[in-house]
Amino acid sequence: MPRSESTTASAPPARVTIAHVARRAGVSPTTVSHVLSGKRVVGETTRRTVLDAISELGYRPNHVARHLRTRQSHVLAVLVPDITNPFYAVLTRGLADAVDAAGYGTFVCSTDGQHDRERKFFQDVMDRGVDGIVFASGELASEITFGPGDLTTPIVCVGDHLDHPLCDAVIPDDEAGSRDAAAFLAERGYARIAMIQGPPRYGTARTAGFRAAMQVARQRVPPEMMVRGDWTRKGGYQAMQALMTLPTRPDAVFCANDLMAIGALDVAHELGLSVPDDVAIIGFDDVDAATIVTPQLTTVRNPAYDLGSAAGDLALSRLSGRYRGAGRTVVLPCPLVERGTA
Amino acid sequence: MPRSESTTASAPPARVTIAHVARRAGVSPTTVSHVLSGKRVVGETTRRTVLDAISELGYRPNHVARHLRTRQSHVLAVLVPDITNPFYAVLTRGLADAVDAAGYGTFVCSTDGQHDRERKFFQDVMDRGVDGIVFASGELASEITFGPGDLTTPIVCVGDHLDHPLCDAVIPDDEAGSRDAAAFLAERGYARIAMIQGPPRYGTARTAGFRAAMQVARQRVPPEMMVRGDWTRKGGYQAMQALMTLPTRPDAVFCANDLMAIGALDVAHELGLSVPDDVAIIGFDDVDAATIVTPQLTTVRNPAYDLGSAAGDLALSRLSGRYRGAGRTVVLPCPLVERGTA
DNA sequence: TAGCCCACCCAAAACGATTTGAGCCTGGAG
DNA sequence: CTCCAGGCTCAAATCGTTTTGGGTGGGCTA
Repeated sequence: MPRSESTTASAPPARVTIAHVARRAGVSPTTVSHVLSGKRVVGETTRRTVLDAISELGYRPNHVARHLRTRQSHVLAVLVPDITNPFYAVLTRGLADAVDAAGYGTFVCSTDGQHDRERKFFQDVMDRGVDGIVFASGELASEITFGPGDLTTPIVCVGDHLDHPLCDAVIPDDEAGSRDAAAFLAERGYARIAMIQGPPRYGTARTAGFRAAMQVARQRVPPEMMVRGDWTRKGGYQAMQALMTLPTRPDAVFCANDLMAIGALDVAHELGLSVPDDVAIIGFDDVDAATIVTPQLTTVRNPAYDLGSAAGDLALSRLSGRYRGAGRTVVLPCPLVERGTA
Repeated sequence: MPRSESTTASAPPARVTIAHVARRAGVSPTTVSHVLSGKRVVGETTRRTVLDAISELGYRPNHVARHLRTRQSHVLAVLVPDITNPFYAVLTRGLADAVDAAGYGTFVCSTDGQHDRERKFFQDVMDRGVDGIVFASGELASEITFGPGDLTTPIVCVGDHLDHPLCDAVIPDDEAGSRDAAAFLAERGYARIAMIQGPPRYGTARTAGFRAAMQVARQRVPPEMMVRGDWTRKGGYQAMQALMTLPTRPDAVFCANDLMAIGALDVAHELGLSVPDDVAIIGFDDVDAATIVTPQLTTVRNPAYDLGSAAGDLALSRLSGRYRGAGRTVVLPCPLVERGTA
């Protein structure tokens, strides 16, 4: 005889299992399982009895046991460089909101962008049996992180493709966003438009978009109008200083991210320049700080929330079996949000 | 005979289990388990053999099965109002860093501060079998959220106590932080110090700290110098306007949070007042935006990272069995960080 | 009355580990 | 030579579900 024949005395408050419910309802565990899952039809009266027993006993299904049997944890892992970075926090929230309704939870890992941590966490969440992984960490660290090709867990890469079947991707359309921003400046009549880029090899799509727009507008961009920063406010400050000491100053500056744009804004203020009359500034990302500065920063929105949300949908479509096939790529628009600096 | 007698052909890449390892090493699963856990000593030579088999087969233990048996998931849940809020993101990171080394991962839930979501997520993570819960959501929602007292999972409340055995708490010393800030202003010679408080019934400790310092400094604070905002920048703006239209203006303002302080700063700028010479401003929280505004905001740090980290330590001490006893409360200091506005 | 089909329900085998009582050797002591 | 202790190892039960292949009884048709 199995166990707990002493339903009489008060043992340590043992977890109430499906077997208890079955005993109470006078049916077999099988039947209880079936009324719970609805996978097989159960007579209405027994169904009632079972349901009653469940609520009387306060039964709660054990996810772990279920997981062991079904191999479904209903957990998605999300690997980001740093949850402390608002962009990734928002992305994570978008993901969580998207999959919550389907009963999925999210397991968050901050990798600090280090390959070894990426690998460690990747292994870890695999071992933990997550149903899918959203990989938003590392520019191209992907192939290093994953082992050989025997991958059976759906993976969604954010911000970067990854050549792997089963691996979907969602990426923001940096190029179009930048193009729109630059075109916007040109249309407004600015004639000497400069750009503060990111470090070499980074953010190339944003630069490409900028160049494309300039070409369409038939504006030549002299090399000295293309300077670089290191993504930081200070880097933007220095780059802007370089621009403003040029013999012919630019009358508009497109910055590859908001932090650098804020640095540029600092310079404008110091020089007593009026923004956007003397010089216009547009950033990229639409971080919180963009609305803190004065005037509020005109910028291009990096759709963090939507990226996370889309990643969630992609993962869900595979997990539900709704989609099975080659890796998809969805690209999301980066809309220009007009505020006070352009 | 159990299964997989066809180790010959290439089946779907079945998970390699402890049984495979055992077969390969010519021992029983028991022995493999023992070399893995070290709970019982095994002969050196067999140990070697087993270890070899493990690495040859690329065996990885199944956490789920282990969890089912041992009832330990090595996962901590953290319930926050919104992971998008940098304060909670940082707190979460502190927690994750603290427990990572011990092999614990973190499962994040954004409750939006709504009781029903709190309850839902609370149930959810309990059902998922997390080993502990860090509850950083809701000012006093606690007792509503948890069911009756039969709680066996360690809980750590952040920012609020909760009368429950097994329930630890970690709280920031708002009162001392506010006291220090106000005392700092008084020492600097400011003589008409005002305060922008939060809404009624909120942030009372910060108000108390302010009053205590004023008392020590023997400064009377007339009622019109104590105004209220709603935690937002706009609320701070309006409150500051009210203060500045007083017959005798304050020469220093302590704000119950940074956002309101930034709103106050806006007013000062509009009025052409020099900060901190004409009017000093101190905020509370030390959010990122505090270093964005000019001059940079002098404020009191709300130690988000440390709160999370401490919560992790508290949970760990119980999970490891190192501590078993009544609920503890650790209070963390909120240091004044001097910058440009005071 | 015999034969069938349905509608329901159950037994038992997984899932992949941990845990414990017991068995098998091998030496050394008596 | 017998016995016992100790060191290793194993079999079997357990954790709480899900999943199938069967049963069982009643109603309907011929």
